Formats: sequence, structure tokens, C-alpha cells
Amino acid sequence: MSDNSLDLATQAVDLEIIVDRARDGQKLQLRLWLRMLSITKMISQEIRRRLRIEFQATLPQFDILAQLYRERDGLRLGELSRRTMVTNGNITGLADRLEADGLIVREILDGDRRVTVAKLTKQGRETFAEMASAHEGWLRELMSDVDQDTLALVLSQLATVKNSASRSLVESED
Amino acid sequence: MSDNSLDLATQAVDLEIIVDRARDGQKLQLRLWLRMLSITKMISQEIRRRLRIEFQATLPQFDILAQLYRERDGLRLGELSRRTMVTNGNITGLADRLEADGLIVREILDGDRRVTVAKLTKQGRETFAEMASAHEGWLRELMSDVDQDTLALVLSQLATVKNSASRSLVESED
DNA sequence: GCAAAAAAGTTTAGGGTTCAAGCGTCTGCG
DNA sequence: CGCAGACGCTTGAACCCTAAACTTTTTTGC
Repeated sequence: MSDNSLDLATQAVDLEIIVDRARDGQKLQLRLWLRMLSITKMISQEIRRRLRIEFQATLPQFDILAQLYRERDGLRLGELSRRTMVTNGNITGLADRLEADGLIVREILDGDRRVTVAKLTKQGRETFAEMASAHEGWLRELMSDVDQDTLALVLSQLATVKNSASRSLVESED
Repeated sequence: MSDNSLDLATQAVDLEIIVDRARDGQKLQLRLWLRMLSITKMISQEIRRRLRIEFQATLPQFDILAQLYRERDGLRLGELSRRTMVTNGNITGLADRLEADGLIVREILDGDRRVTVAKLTKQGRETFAEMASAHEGWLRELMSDVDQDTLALVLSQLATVKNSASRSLVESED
């Protein structure tokens, strides 16, 4: 179990925990991680496939449209990057393609010419509305064997996981 | 399911469903999906970052090494593709780079010259062992605020989600 | 005021991802 | 036998992704 042993005094204590854990059948963090990874890979491949076939769009594009859909006034590219967890440089190319497809427009903000704001066009709003509805249906379909109670439970437990990871990431920034 | 409402007769019916679900505070499937997506994105960005900094490796490369590590005799590229959920074409490039780095070797199978088998080199085994140990530690760190019972519970509930998605995918292949 | 620092986007280089098309290599069946 | 189709892998085109360097514009500190 790879105890990154630092100090002999705490070792004795830690060993008990380790033994208990070993008894339980192990590496729960690793197993949970691998399971989440395989599920999201499986589902997002399918979502990607359907978006491509039915809407000639990609998942990151859908993601950006979703953010803009609920912000009538548009969002600056940096904010878009933060919300979608996509790096800044990547936003540029995505916005280029969405703009070329006529789904969004880019406008330079008066008062600060460094800032670019992206917003949906009329066509962008209409197209996204269709996509979102289909997307929701696909998910209901993919999770149709899971009852509502379980869904709600997993949802809340995953909040714990998310908070743990968030905190860990913030704290390791020192 | 996919109610791309085509027909006015069914519309009225669908509306009731929508209203009921809205009352519950709904779209659990969608919310669960978005949560899983953001967690895996967050964690895998961090794992990627550390793999790059500490081992000059990428996550898919790590994934391939992991599969080969537990198969002393190596795996054919097609099998590798299936297990890692990476498309065939992609395996080629990944194997090219891993081979160039001296971590794996490719051998043509006697008896069927279409088949290529990849296996770890000595250096590959050693490097992977270090990576795996670090990787496991990172996950324990990222999930350190989640207690063991919760981990075990989420793990088992996610199995339900995974099975649902698997079944749904297989059945829609007709 | 003005140079230095910071902020917002873009560009670049190196991977990764998919799908579809291509090329050898087997194999089943007529 | 022989060859049509299946199989296993590689290639190519288009997109996504990241980090790091670079531009342009604005702010900050004297």
C-alpha cells in the first residue's frame, strides 16, 4: 500500500490503519477513480458521436453554447474558459469555428479593448435549444436503469468527492 | 426516448411529464452527468499535469503501460485498443512514441503477420512501477476528505450507472 | 507622465481524439 | 486451388487540448 513513510513515530499508528484497510480490500480511491473514468469515457464517446451525427457539432462546442445560452449578454472569453475548464488558447479556436458556423458573434467591449465578449446569435439560440433537448433525452436513456433515489444519492455523494478534490487542488497551490 | 416532438398529439402528454419532473426538482440524470464530467475533468487535468512534470508522460500513455504491466506476454494492439477505449488509429501513434522512448517494443506475431504485439521493456516496467505508485498517492491525496465508507458506497452505486449505460449502448446497436 | 507590471487574447508546438479510407495478410467456401 | 471478404494495423484530415511565448491594451507605482 505504499506508505510514504516519513517518520517512525507515526508509523506504528499508521500501520494499524493500513492493516485494517488491507483487510477491507483495497485502494478504494484508485478503484473509484478508474470507475468514474471509464463511465465518463463511455458516455462521452456516445454523446460526442450523436452530436456529430445529428448536429455536426462537438462536445466542447456544445459546452460553450450551453454557457452562453444562459447569459443573454454574452461572456468574455476568459470567463468562458474558466467555466468550461478549457484553456484560454483553446477557446480561441473553438470560438473561431462557432463564429464561422454562425452560432456566435464576437464583439470588442467598449472601454476596454483587450476584452472580447462572445454571445449567441439567433440561430445559435435555436440550434442550442434543439441540441439541449436531445442531449437530455440521451442521458435519460443511458441512465434509464438507475432509479431516481440512487441518482440523487450518488449525486450528493459525488459532491463530497468534488469538494475534496477542489480543496486539495487549491491547497497544493502554495 | 428522444421526444423531438414531431406530432401535436403526443405533445400534450409529454408536457405533463415535464411538469411532474420539474416539480421534483429534476433532471437528475443530467445533473449527475454534469457532475461526473466536472470531477473527472478536474482530476484528470491534475493527473495529466503531474505525469507531465514528474515523468514526461501523458495519461493515455500511462493507461497503455498499465495494461501491459499486468500482461507479461504483451498484448496485441487491437486488444490494447479495446481495453483502453482508445480507437485503433490512435494506438498506432501512442505506440510509436512509447517505442521511441524505449518503454515498449513491438513484435510481429509468428503465424499471423497482420498481428503486432506490444510489450514492456525492462525500462518500461521500472518506469511504470514508479508512476503507478505516485499515481495512487495522488488519488489518495485528492480524495482524502472522503471517508472509506462513502468511497465504497459510491463505487458500488456507480456500478449501476455503468451497467445501465453499457446495456443501453449495446441495445442501441441494432 | 511614464516605465514596469499585469491582464486578455492569440499563436505555436506537441500530443491526443475520432472517423474513414487504405494496405497487407489470412481464411472460408465454391 | 483461388479469390472475395474479413481482419489487423496504419494513414490522413479535422478537431480538441495544454503550456508557453507573444501582442496589445490597461493599470500601477513612483
